[in-house]
Amino acid sequence: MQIALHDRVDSPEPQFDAASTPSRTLPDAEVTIADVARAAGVSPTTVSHALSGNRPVSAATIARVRRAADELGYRPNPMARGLRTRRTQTAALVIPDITNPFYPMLARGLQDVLSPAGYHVFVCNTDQDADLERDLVLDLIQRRVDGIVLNPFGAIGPAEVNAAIARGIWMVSIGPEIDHDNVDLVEADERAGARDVAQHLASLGHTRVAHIGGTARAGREREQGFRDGLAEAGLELDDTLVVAADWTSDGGVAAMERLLDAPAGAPTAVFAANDMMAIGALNAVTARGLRVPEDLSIVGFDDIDAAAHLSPPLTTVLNPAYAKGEEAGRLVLSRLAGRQERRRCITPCSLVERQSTTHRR
Amino acid sequence: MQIALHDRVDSPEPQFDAASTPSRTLPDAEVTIADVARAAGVSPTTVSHALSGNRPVSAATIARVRRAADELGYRPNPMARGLRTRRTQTAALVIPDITNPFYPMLARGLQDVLSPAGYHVFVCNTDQDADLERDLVLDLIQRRVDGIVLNPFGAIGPAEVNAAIARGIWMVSIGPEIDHDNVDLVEADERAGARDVAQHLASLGHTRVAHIGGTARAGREREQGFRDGLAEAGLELDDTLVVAADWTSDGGVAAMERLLDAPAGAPTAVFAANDMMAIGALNAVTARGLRVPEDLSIVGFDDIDAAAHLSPPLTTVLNPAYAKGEEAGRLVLSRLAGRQERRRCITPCSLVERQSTTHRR
DNA sequence: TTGAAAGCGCTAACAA
DNA sequence: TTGTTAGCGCTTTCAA
Repeated sequence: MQIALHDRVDSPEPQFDAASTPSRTLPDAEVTIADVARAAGVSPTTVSHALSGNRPVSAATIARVRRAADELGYRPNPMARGLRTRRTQTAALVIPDITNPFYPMLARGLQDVLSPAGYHVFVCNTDQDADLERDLVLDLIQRRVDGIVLNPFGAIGPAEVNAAIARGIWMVSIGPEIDHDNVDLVEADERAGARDVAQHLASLGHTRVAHIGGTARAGREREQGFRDGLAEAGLELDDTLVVAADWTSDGGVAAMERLLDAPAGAPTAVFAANDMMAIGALNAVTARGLRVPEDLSIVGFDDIDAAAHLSPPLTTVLNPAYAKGEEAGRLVLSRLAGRQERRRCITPCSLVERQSTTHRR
Repeated sequence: MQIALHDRVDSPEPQFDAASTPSRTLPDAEVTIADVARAAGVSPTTVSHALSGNRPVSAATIARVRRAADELGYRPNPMARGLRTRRTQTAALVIPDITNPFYPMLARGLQDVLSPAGYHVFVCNTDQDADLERDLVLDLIQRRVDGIVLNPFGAIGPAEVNAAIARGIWMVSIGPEIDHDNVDLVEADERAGARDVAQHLASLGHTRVAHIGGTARAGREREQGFRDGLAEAGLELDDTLVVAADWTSDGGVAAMERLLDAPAGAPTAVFAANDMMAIGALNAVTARGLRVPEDLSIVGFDDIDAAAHLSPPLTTVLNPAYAKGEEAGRLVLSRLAGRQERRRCITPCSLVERQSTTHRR
C-alpha cells in the first residue's frame, strides 16, 4: 500500500495516467461520467445505469463500463448527483455539547450504523440554546441532509418537522421532547431510573434530599421519576431543594453551592440529572472540606465512562448512550428505506450503585 | 474545578450568506432563485448578486430582492451552488475515536471556529485503521469538503494530499506525521512534555521505569522525549519494558498486565502515551490489589478532563486539545481565504503533577 | 438493451 | 447597473 501511495511524482500540473491507477486512488484531475462513457464507448446514461443497476444493462457493457470507471478512477460527483436525486448521503447529529462524554458515545453508536451504509455525519452543538438549535436544524434542512438525529431542547416544533418531512428528511428525537407522527423516538426509561434513585436514597435513610435538575423540558422525566420514587417511600421533594442547572459541571458547582447554603440547611443526599452536574456537585462539596459520601451522598445520571473512575466512584443510572446512537441510526435508515409508521424505542435504565452514596449519618 | 470549561468563541450563529439575512423559517415548498427573481421583478443573476454582493447592484434593487427573498423564505440550494462553485461549506475531522475524550475537546475547538464561518463539520473515526483512514479521506475528497483536519496514523501520503490540493481542499495535520508543502501542521511539543515526565520520575527516585507506547508513528515523539529525559538523568529505558498498545484503556490494561508479569520484575513507574491507556493501566494495577502510587507510579499524556478526577488523580502532560482544534480551524479558514505559505503551529506541553506518582518506595 | 435530451438550481462569462 | 446564456455533472424521462 505504501508503494501505491508514493509511486506518483508531485508535479505542479499533475498528469493523470489512466492505465496505472488502481481504483482506490483518486486521480489528480477531474473525471466525469462523460469521460467514462467515452472510454467505454457508450452513453453517459448507460454508464450511470451500469454503475447503479437502476435499469437493465447487458453483462458485457457492465463489465466494460466498470473497467473504464476503475481505470479512470471515476467517482460520481455527489453534488451533481444530489442536485438530481435530492439526497446527500449525509446525516446530522444535533446535541448540546460533544464534550459531555455522554454524547461522543452516542455519536459513535450512530456513526457505526450510518457509516457502513455510506452516510457521513455532521456533529453540531447547541449548548442548549434554543435559538441556535432551531437555526442549526433549519440550516441542516436547507443543506438537505437525509436525516437529523437530535437531542432537542425545546426549539423544534411541528413547523420545523414539517419543513423537514416535506423534503424527505427524517428526524429522530433522542428523548420524548418532540411529539410528531413523523418523528421517531429513542428514549430511555428515565422515569424508572430516577425512581430507582429515589428508592435507593430512601433505603439508605435519607429524608432531606435535593435535586439538581436540568433546564427546560429535557429533565422533566428524571425529576418526575425522582418525585414518584420518593412518594412511594413516603417522602416528598422539598421545592426549595430543587435547583436548575445547565447540564454542565459548572452548572453542578453553582447548583451545589446554593444547596449547601440552603436557609433550612443542606440536604444529606443530592440527585443530579446528569453525571456532569454530579461531578460539579462533587467538586463543590469537597471544595468546602466536606466528604462524599460521609457528609453527603451524590447520585448522577448517564453512567459516563468517567463515573466509575471518580473519587469516590459515582452512583448513577446507566443510560445506554451507544445503544441509543445505534438505534437512532437504524431508525434513520429504515425510514430512508421506506418505513411509513412511526417507531418509538425505549431502552431500560438501571441504577449502578457505587461509593458516592451511603447511609445517612 | 473545571470540566469542559474552556473559552469558547462567541456567537456560533451560523452564517448562510454573507450579505443576506435568511428568514428564520423554512417554507414547506421549494423556493428557488427564479421564484425570488419573479417576485422582485429582476433576473436570477441579479438576485444572486444582490444576495452575495459579488457584483455591484443598486441599493434599490438589493432592497427589493432582499425583501422578496425574506418573504418567500428563500435559501440557496447548497448543492446547486456547490456544483457551480466547487465549494461545500463543509469540513471534516478525521480522528481515531470520538469516544476518547481528547477528541471531543479538539472537535469542539474546531467547530467553534468553523461554525461561525458557516462551515459544518463531519466527524469520522478511523480506529487507527490505516486502510479505513485512507478510504475515508478519499471519500471526503470526492465529497468535496473544503477542508480536512486529521490526526493521521500513517495512511496519508503525497498522492492523497495532491488529490486534495488539486481540488482546492486544504488539509491540516494534527501531529507531524504528514510532511507536505501544502499541509499545515498543528503540533504540541510532545517531546518536551515527555522529557518532563522522565525527569519527574527520575527526580522521584525511579530507575526501573516502563513505557506503554502507541502503535505506529503516532507515539514516536512521546517515546523519544521520554528516552531523552531519562538519558539526561543518566537512566536508560529497558526495551523489555516498552510495550505497544492501541491507545485505548483496554490496550492499557493488556499492556500493564504484561508489564506486571515482566520476567525481570515489574517496573516501579509507568509512563503511558495517553491518558486512556494510563486509565487502563491504573485499573490493571488496582485489579491486582496493588496501590497507585504507593506500589507503582503512573503518568499519562493529554490531561483529559477525567484525569483530574481519577482516583488517584492522574499525573499527566497537558496537551491543549481545544486550542489545537481552534488553531486547526483557523488554518483551514486562512487557507480558504488564500494563504499560500505553509504554516506550522506548535503549542507547548506541560507536566501536571497530581497524585498518581510518588517517591520510589 | 441503449441513447438523446432535459433539467435539478445555481453562478459566471459575456453582452448590453 | 442589469440580463442572457451556458454550463457545473449527474439522473431520468422519453423514445428507439
